[in-house]
Parts: sequence; C-alpha cells; structure tokens
Amino acid sequence: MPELPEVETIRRGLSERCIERTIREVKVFCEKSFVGPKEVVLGARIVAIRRRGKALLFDLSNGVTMMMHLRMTGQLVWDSSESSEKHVPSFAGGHPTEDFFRRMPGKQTRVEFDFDGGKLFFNDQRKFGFVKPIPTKEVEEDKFIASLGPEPWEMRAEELFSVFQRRKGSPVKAILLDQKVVAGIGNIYADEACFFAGVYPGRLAGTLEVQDAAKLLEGAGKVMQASIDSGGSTMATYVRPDGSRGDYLEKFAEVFRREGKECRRCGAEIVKVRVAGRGTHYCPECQK
DNA sequence: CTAGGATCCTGTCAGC
DNA sequence: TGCTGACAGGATCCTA
Repeated sequence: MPELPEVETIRRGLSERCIERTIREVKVFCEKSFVGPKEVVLGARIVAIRRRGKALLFDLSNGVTMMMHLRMTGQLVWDSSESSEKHVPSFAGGHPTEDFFRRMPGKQTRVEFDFDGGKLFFNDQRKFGFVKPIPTKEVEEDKFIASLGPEPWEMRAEELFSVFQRRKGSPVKAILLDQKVVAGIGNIYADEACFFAGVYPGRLAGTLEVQDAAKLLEGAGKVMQASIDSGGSTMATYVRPDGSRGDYLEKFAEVFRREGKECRRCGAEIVKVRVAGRGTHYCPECQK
C-alpha cells in the first residue's frame, strides 16, 4: 500500500473533490473488498476525510464512517462526470496499472462509488485492501485503528527507545514497520529513516541508544514531510491525486530502489538485502 | 510476552 | 513459447 505520505496526498486531493457530494450508488465487484452491507452508505454525503496511519476515514452525514485501507496495491481513482474526456481520470492515487488511465471500472476495480458529479473507483490488484463502513462513534474502538501507535512526529524518542529495549532481539526495521509501535511507516520510509539515522536496518534493537531512536524519528518525520510536499513518491507506481506523478523517490530517495547505485553521501554502492522478510536497501558505509 | 515464517491475492519478471 | 520461482511501498495469524 501507499505509505503515510501517499495516503495523506490522496486524502488532500480527494477532500477537494468529494466533500459535500452524495453517494448515489455503490457497486461491489469483489465481495472481499467491501466488508459489511453497502446499503449503510447509500444516500449519505461525505462531510470530511481523515487519515490515521495508512488508513483513510470518510466521515458521512449519516453517522457512518467508511474506513479504507489500500494495503499493497490499492488505488483510488476519481472521475469527474463533468470531464469532457471521461476515460481520463481527473484524479488518481495509488498503484498504477495499464488500465489505470483507461475507462473505469477496470479489471481490478473492486468497488465503485457513484456520486452526484463524479465517480470514485477503488481498484486493488491483490485484494488485500478493503472498504469497511463503521459507526463514526466507534472508529476509535475499531481493532485496527485502536491498535495504531502515534504518528512519527508525535512520538518521543524515549518511547521508541523503550520498545527497542523490550524487543531487543528484533531488527530495528521490523519495529519501525510495526503499526502498533509507530503509525504510517512502510518499506520505503523505514529504509530512508534508517539511512538518515546511519543505522543498518537489520541491526538488533537492543544495540541502539536513545539518540538512535531520536534520529530515526527525526529521519522518518523529515523524509515523510518532504514526500508529502512533493506529492508522494513514484517509481512508476504512485501518482498524485490530480494524475501528475509524485516525484519523491526520484528526487529524494537515498537508498530505496537504488541498489547498485552510488551512495550520494559517500559514493559506496547501495546494497539490497532481506530484513524482516522485506526487500531492504542500505549503504554499507554510512549505516552500521 | 517475543520472533519468525506462512498466508491472503494477482501480476510481472528473470531464468531456464 | 512455456514453465517456475521469486518478489511485491501491508498486515494478520500461527507456531515455538
């Protein structure tokens, strides 16, 4: 799934276009992708779109909130019915595919929302993502939402350090990826935060100092903010809500997907290995 | 409680 | 061309 910056970028883009619009119809093409009865969102108006970690929360006028999680391959495509070229999405964020810019719904469209004045398509190649309506008052009690840790910039170094102490046998990257510890960090930003902090992602948490925790949080915050500012990342993967490409990776990524290339800091070759079951990129000179 | 691996699902790509 | 295995910007479940 897109990580925090991509989800935030989608949230902002969709907010500009969907708020105050009413859901007139919902088409569920994949049962697994829509949890619960679709009727509870029909006829309701979107009043706000929130984000918590990597989850989007669409607050509706009838006391229901639609939670959406894109997981690995989810994408959201907004198509304004006013558009003269209806096959061109006026707006898209998520994992692009060949039919990304073709007419929707496509092969990977799992749910379609028809609004007054536009359509929203929830596409998801691997079907890991989902839409789940829940009462707005119960959002905070949702099992996933309730278990989320703080956003990176809200976390104190001492808090993270105490997790390092408790889980001293885990690679630091596994802890950064754990949404219960910190919310919003995924594979890209975990690698980038480790580069910023000069820490090898596979290093066991028990060997880190509180200063390392501080650097990791600072790095995650800076790298994610920079990504949000540039409209999210891309690598022929994620595009901005208005269809233009986010360019975070090209411009700012120091290690992610840069294996075989020179480290911009020291010139050493960036290496790709496997840590915590995930592809992991790092500079063997800068990160210990 | 922790750590590690399998699992959900579809598609693509490298290597034979 | 076809097959096979590895892998993928996530998170959960199961096991030891």
